[in-house]
Amino acid sequence: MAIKPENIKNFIIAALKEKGFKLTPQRLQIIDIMAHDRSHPSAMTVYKKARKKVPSISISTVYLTLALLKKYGLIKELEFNEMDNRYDGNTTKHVNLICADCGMIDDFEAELPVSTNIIQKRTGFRAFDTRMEYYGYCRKCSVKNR
Amino acid sequence: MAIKPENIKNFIIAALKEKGFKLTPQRLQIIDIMAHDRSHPSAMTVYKKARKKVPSISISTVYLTLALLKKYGLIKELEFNEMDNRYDGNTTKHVNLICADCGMIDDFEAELPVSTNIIQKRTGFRAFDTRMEYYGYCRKCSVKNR
DNA sequence: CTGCAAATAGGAACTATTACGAATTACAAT
DNA sequence: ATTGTAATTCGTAATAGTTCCTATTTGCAG
Repeated sequence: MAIKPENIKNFIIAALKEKGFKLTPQRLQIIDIMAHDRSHPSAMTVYKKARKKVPSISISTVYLTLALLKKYGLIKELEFNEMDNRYDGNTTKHVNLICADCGMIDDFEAELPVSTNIIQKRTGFRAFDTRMEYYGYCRKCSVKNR
Repeated sequence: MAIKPENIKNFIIAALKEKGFKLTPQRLQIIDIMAHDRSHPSAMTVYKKARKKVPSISISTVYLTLALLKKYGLIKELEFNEMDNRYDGNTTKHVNLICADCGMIDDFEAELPVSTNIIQKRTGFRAFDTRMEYYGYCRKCSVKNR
């Protein structure tokens, strides 16, 4: 049911090209990682992975590129401060299940609790992005946190 | 429909007393602010407000106290990194509407998109906390961000 | 092939939050 | 009331993820 990584990748590349951004090796590599890695990696994780293919890449380029993709809604940024921010290539509607012990983040398909239309009608608030998270313990960590 | 500030305040005070924590003037003041302030204030905002009644209070005490209240589920912490973390005295189920322009955070009563029971049955993930946020523009900022 | 605006690399700067240790204090027991 | 003490507070230093800065490099249109 999930979207194929290649489709995500091509979609992001097409979007950047259409907007006139240059397709540098650094960007292409980061896009490739974000399309394939379903683990909601942090900027540092993306950096370490990218360096294997593009050794000269710097952490600032990673942050810049992730910010660019986020700006155009091509990925999602999950902000935290007890742990690093995490980046999500899955922009379809879903709940993120976040393990408070090991930091694992899983997806769970789900509809929004309230439609953005209803909210706009009742409050005037125009939503362009949503974030749904459940914090708890994954199956593995559930045992040691009884 | 909303819970009365005094009830929230008394509930938090009773919870701390029951657990054997000391009711210092600093803590009482922070609890009072969290119970009455529905604007999801940041630690710095709480600090500035608290200083009017307890001038000697330090920012570290504010952080410590907010962390204590969070630990026992008496308030919620909303983590960000583009802006300061925010603290929410409303621990009932609701969606936070966050304005990307002015930083305002509003509440909107809503049920969870999926019950935590269903998630536990299907994935083994045991949730103990949830976070639902819609990002967009509030009525006021909607105009200038057309 | 050429020119140049856009992008990158590397390191410095920023800042919200946490850590630490000495001084103070709430409160139970006297 | 007074006292003892473990909990709490204050102020500052340390931390670290992220952003900023700028000289250099590069994708790509013409």
